[in-house]
Amino acid sequence: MKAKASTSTLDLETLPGHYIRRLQQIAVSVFLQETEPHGLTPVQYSALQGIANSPGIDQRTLARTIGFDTSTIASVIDRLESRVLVLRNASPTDKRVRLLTLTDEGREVLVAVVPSMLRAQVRMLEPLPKADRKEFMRMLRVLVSTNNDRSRAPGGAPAQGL
Amino acid sequence: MKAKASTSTLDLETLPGHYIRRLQQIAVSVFLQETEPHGLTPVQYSALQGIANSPGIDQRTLARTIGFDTSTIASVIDRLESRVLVLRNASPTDKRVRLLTLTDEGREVLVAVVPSMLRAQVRMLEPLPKADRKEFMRMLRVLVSTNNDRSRAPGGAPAQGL
DNA sequence: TACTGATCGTCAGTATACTGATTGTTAGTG
DNA sequence: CACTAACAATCAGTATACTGACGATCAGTA
Repeated sequence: MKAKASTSTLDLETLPGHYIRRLQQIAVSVFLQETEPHGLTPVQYSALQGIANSPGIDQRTLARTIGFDTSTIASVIDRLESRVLVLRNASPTDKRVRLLTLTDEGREVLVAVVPSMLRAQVRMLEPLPKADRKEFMRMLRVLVSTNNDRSRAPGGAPAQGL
Repeated sequence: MKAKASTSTLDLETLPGHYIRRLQQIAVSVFLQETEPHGLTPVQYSALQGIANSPGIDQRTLARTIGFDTSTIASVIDRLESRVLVLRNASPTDKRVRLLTLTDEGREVLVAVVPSMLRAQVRMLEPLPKADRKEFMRMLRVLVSTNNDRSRAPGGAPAQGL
């Protein structure tokens, strides 16, 4: 048979995956543009905010909370630690665990970056009319929460309402 | 002043960027699950399909067509070339340019992977009711096309209607 | 023809993400 | 107490993505 391999032309523009990838590229780019003076990536911001929301959180719980892979978060924390934004202390009760807290500088950077971060969030959805933005977010939430466990980093039950 | 650094708790669940990143993670994961026997990543599939749509395309045009960074596409093509799915030939008229075509095997892999790729696309949007899926795709298109030039890999004017 | 500017591909460096394996530690069981 | 399960963190390897720089080449022009 050999499938004749007719290799039909297939328009990538019809594929959700293509657009999702492009939108992620754009979202990161907009974030970096807006927050540029602070030198934080989206992922680093998420980590800082997650630690601020739950001081003393361990890496694993943080990873689950913000949807990171546990094998990725180590290097993210490494970079934040080397900039002295985050402290990584051994837990007194469990030698396996390392507890994360923000330094004073970490708190300052976080407070300073939030306004530009929020501007970036607005810009990402700006091309949509206002009513559509809510709808889009609602659908995003449905898609992510339903498929949560399909990626290696399931954004599981957060620590306390985060 | 010192901004008091009150580090307010800020729920990541309200941020579009957070959900976009999670959805991209999920989309990749679903794609890899469905197409697993073929050993292609989403990006590699896009490249194959792009070449199939415009045989003899050069790397730069391909990159623009499918929204890759030109500095990324080289390694993607490298991998496809080492699997003998793609040929990279010097252009006879311009020594700078390298023209891309599929091998027979590349065409076969592409034809073979398409059904599972399409299943993955369906699964990505499956949590939404049918009517919403169209709406979601429409909004995605608006967001991406409007912000197209905001990422380094603007999905510019494609070769021929791709 | 010699020069200039643009273009194509590539590379080095950095940052996410994932798979799968490993080390060290803890908790539960016989 | 010894043994085993599970768990936290890390690591090696691979694949996208981006920044900024580079060499080779081409096109237009003086």
